[in-house]
Amino acid sequence: MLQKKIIKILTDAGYKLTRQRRIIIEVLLKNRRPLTALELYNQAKHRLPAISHDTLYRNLEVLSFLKVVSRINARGGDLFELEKHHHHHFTCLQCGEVKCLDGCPIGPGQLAEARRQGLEVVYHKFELSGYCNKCKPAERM
Amino acid sequence: MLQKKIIKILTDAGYKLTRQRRIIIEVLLKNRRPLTALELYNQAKHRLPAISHDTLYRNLEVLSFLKVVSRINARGGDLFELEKHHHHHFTCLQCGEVKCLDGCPIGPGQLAEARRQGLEVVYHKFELSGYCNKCKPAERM
DNA sequence: CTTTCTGCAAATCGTTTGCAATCCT
DNA sequence: AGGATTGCAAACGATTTGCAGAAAG
Repeated sequence: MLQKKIIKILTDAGYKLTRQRRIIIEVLLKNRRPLTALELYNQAKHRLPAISHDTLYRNLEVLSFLKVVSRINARGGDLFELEKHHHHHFTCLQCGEVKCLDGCPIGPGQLAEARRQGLEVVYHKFELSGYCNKCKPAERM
Repeated sequence: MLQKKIIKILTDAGYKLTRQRRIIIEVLLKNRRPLTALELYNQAKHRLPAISHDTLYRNLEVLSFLKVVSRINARGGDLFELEKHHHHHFTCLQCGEVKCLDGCPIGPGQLAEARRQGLEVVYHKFELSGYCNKCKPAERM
């Protein structure tokens, strides 16, 4: 998703385009991987020292609501990233690193049970965990 | 998973069987759906008024570590449930209700991309969201 | 101008910690 | 007995809130 498109989504929804919003979007665009709120904050602060945590959180909320940003619930704080292409993540149980997985292996077959229960699925998240290349040979437990 | 089996796992791992642990396990057994720590606390407190939050959290940690309990990272607090049969969940975006889905539609095909990246997958979570039967006809947004 | 948005500071929520007392085995 | 486990109280980190002033349309 390009910056222009994101800004259009924002303004079309009646939100104003503030300096801090522009910077938050730029930071998200530059980092195409899931980041913690703190990481985003630090990068944004670098560009606009006066920015505050609450502004960041408020805007991540707005951007999540508009489906521009996807929020990944994780232990120790949620992660945020631009909803560019739909994809999923792998978290290493040892070192905690989060890797993006290309593509989405979820098709109608995987949604059959929910449909059977009469549920209307509008979104799904598929999160893998295990051991990354680095941590695979290490001791476990 | 039966109570006996759970207790065996616990003691085999060198943990002691305390009153609070027994009660936490009983509460988990009675509620075969994901609960917040607070819900678990309230139910456990009903049986043992002196039980404390920290004891509950510490034991949920132990039980998660032993894979007896699965912990679901969620907005507003993690959810916990007995790892009975492996399955997944659906969350209604409108009313917040969490429903369990029978079975698991994830097979080797869905793990191919992670494997290709050399990742060793030991666990996965598949979370659906959308609108439940009750909320389907309602206004959205 | 009017409404939305920001920064501040303080509050809140879920969860964790240090410690002395208490409980299992 | 002796380490594991508890309850307490206090600390913690992530996130949210109320509010008055600042900025966008």
